[in-house]
Amino acid sequence: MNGNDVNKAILYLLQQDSRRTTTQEMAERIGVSASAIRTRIEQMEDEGIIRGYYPSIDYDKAGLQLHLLFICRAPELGREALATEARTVRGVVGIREVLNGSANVQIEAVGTNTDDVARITDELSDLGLTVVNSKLIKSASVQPFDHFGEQIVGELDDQPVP
Amino acid sequence: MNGNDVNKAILYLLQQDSRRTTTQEMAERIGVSASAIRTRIEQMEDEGIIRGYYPSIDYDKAGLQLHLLFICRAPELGREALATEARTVRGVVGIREVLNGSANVQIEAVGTNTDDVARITDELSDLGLTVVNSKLIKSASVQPFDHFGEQIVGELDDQPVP
DNA sequence: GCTGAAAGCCCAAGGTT
DNA sequence: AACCTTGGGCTTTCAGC
Repeated sequence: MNGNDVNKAILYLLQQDSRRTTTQEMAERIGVSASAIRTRIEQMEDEGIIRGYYPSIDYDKAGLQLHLLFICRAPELGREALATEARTVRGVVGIREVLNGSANVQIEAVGTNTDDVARITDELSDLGLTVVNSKLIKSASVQPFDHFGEQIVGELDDQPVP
Repeated sequence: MNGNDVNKAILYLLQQDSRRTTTQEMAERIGVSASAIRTRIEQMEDEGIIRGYYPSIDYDKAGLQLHLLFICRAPELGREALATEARTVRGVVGIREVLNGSANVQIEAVGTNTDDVARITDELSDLGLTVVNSKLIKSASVQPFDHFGEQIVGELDDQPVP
């Protein structure tokens, strides 16, 4: 098993529960020491592979019943900057830059009432984004990419303890 | 400050770094004891407000250079079930059910080569989803909804220590 | 990769509104 | 009754070697 496999296995385990999975737990399941795990995690954080750790929040249950998708068009020039600025709009929870098609930016946002919707639309327009369409999201889930190191961890779990 | 405010402040702090922010740290910044924080986090987990904790991964840097958005149509009846089943397709990292419009499901997926793309398209079709369109995603970021309890934590930080 | 000091977590009992 | 705090025992992390 090479280092890359260890990294994949770490990512796999972190995706199960990034808050409570301890380095020690990972060490036991992957078959290296806990400090090795720590070092590798730091490396991946430094390289930008791991960008941070977030709770997955059910916005509806948290009192933000309005979940919206704004389909937008941004000028080719400066699109990237726009996407970055859109992050600062209160309520925005996701941004995707799409390559082909004229609707090249998708903004996902949450709010409590129609005033929020109006405000977000206005602020996006002010930034220079043309809101082509907006849709209500019924449910959304971020699915961890569990297949990263599944087989690696799996194999190890199947091995008898020496 | 009521309990709901404490919860919002907790969510705010968890969104900064859900892996390393300790209950004690939160306790100090919010102004209650660490065990109170723990209890409230457990409550929110039980109620489903907090669904889990995930690392944000830069798929490109992690070696998954293909990031795709599949715009799909699902029959009204059984759409929810389809969305759930789509989670099991290898490479799928996000699912959104959209309310209005005929393209009522968006699937976000990652892969390494065109074979992956073909496979994912096939598997989605097999499930009963009609892939209306697919787009390349240039960049995507999940933006924590930082405005949850920002002002609450902020106010407290400004207060002089008694 | 290991080890000791420091910090965090959990639990149970007790206090306050 | 619900909620919070305190204190003790155990586990985890971190930094230097």
